[in-house]
Amino acid sequence: MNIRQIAGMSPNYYEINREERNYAAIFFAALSKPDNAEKFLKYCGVESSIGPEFGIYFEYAYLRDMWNHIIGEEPRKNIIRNKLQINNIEEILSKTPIEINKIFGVGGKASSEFIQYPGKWAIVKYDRHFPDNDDFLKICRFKWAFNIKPDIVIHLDKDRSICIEAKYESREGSYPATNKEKEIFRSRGIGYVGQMELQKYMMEELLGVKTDFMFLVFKKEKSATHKVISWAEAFGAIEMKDLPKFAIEMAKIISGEA
DNA sequence: ACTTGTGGATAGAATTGGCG
DNA sequence: CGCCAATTCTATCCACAAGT
Repeated sequence: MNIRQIAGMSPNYYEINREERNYAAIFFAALSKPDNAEKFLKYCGVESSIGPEFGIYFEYAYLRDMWNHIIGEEPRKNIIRNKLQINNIEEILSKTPIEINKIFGVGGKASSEFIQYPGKWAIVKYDRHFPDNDDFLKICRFKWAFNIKPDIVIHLDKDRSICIEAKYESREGSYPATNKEKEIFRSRGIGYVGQMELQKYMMEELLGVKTDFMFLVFKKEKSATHKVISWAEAFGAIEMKDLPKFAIEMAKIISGEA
């Protein structure tokens, strides 16, 4: 007997699925059908039209992947120099790669060859190097921005996008994450930073993409940075009839119709 | 190519805290 | 006191860099 036989149940997965990313993927698939992106944008009150660089992306990690494509240390230094405006940044960047890596504290061994990915900088290690709270927080926000991945980003063109953060049962996340990091924030008297605030910082300040932010949830709640819409509204605004049954059923379930 | 060490992301359960 | 939201704790999985 397998577990389904023992339990006496064998539902289709769409009937019991409670994976947040799976619902976001269904919405992504639906948005990719003809005219649906336009319909959704209209519902959201976005007036800009779709340009030649249009694209819809799932688990959008542009900043991470662009960093990966950069060749050479000077472009990396220029990014840090211009976007991480802390005291003594010039002095830090004049050092060798391994010294820079040790200041920002990377996990594992510091590379002597190249400046390591800011997303891997370690709070507990660079804490002691930056006593000034403003500098410390700037580095944290910069580092976190490289790690966050909005669920769905619709690029209307290269400089204009819609960022969608989807939630099923969980709520908006915040940073820092670990106990040690939280203790550092507490002892410094700095408040935590919200996931959606970081998305805004990442899209607009770092990437320079003018962005509207949507928070896709079951029950509506307030947000300072994002427009909040329910799953029912989102699926209701687009055409689902061209999608297969499992997708239509999942959309109904999360919209509260099933 | 594989192993090791470090750290990050995330979910769900447990606990804590604010408020009527 | 009970309710609900926020926070903390724990477990799991995964990415990355270095060393062999």
